[in-house]
Amino acid sequence: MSLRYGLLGLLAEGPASGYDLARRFEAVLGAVWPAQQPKIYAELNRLAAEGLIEIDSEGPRRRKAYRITDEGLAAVRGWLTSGEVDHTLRIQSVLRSAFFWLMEPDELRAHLERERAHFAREAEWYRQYAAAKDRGDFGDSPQTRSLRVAAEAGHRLYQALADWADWTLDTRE
Amino acid sequence: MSLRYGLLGLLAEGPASGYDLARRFEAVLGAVWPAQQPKIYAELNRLAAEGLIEIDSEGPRRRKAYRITDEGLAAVRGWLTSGEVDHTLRIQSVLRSAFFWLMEPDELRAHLERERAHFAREAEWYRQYAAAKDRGDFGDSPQTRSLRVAAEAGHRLYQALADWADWTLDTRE
DNA sequence: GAGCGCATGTAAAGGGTTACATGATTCT
DNA sequence: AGAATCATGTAACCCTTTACATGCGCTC
Repeated sequence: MSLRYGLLGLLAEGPASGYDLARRFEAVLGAVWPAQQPKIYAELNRLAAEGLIEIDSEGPRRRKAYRITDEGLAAVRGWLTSGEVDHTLRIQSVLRSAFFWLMEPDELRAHLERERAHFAREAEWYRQYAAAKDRGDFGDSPQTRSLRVAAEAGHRLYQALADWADWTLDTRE
Repeated sequence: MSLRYGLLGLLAEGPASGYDLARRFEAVLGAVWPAQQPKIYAELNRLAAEGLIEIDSEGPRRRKAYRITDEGLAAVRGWLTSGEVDHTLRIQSVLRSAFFWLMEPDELRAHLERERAHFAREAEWYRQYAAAKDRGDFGDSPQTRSLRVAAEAGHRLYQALADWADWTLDTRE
């Protein structure tokens, strides 16, 4: 159900096509909420059928840009305020860690080093993004301020995971 | 595919029934990898059909305890070492944050305070678990040492999320 | 006119959740 | 005797991913 509101939320910033939304989802939210194109197109059709969005304009190559309706805006707002937050996490790296005892020490060290490098790279990406925002590179709209908050989460989460990998390497001396 | 290896990993510690595994999954890994009973029973049947596990004993109330086979052990090990790590995250709380600009300031503050409290509670749970392990409450097997590592991840992740909520509250003065 | 990127989808399969069903055993 | 807990599952649904199909428009 979250993709639905993610799309409505992005459309609240202004009209966009499925293709636009797919790329923005990937770029901005891909790390915390993956969304494939087929799912997006299907969901847009459902949202249009329910009147939460409507066609704003049609362009070349069958392009359809959607606009959010008042009903749609009310729906996202309702989700944000009254909706239950789903706190489910699903992190394969952590699941794996419960079974580290099955790995050879050498393989484990190599694995942890790859993991640390990956998480550090992601953390750095979000740090850069946050720094660019703080420099004013993206202007200062309410929307970009919210993305700054999301980027802070990305930075902190990946940094925590990188530090965790490091800590784990250290504790196996 | 991860549930499969999670079950094999737990069975590598010793025989257990579906019911046992469901509770252990919930207790130990529930926060980083949720698993419902129906899925577990279905997967166990599939694993048994493929010869990765076999029935160890049958008990009262149709209870079937499974034992991992050599093939099964090789399968988990293969997954741990040669398997690709899926780094997908899916965190609704962070997704929501991209749309904070759609919320009323009062509602947002209330929301963030609930979130912070929730994350802090989880972080504390993992901190306690880690402390108990470090005191030696769970002995010192390789298995419990790995769980200690997983708990450290839980602690760090939830702490990062709690700090993030706090930071967000602060930055909106 | 060849190739790339834009743009929208369909089909099929996989993975996961929820609700419900069923019965046995133990506890009070 | 009644309630709680143990124990396993089925059915239906929902969500997500992967692979594939199709065609338009722009650029070299």
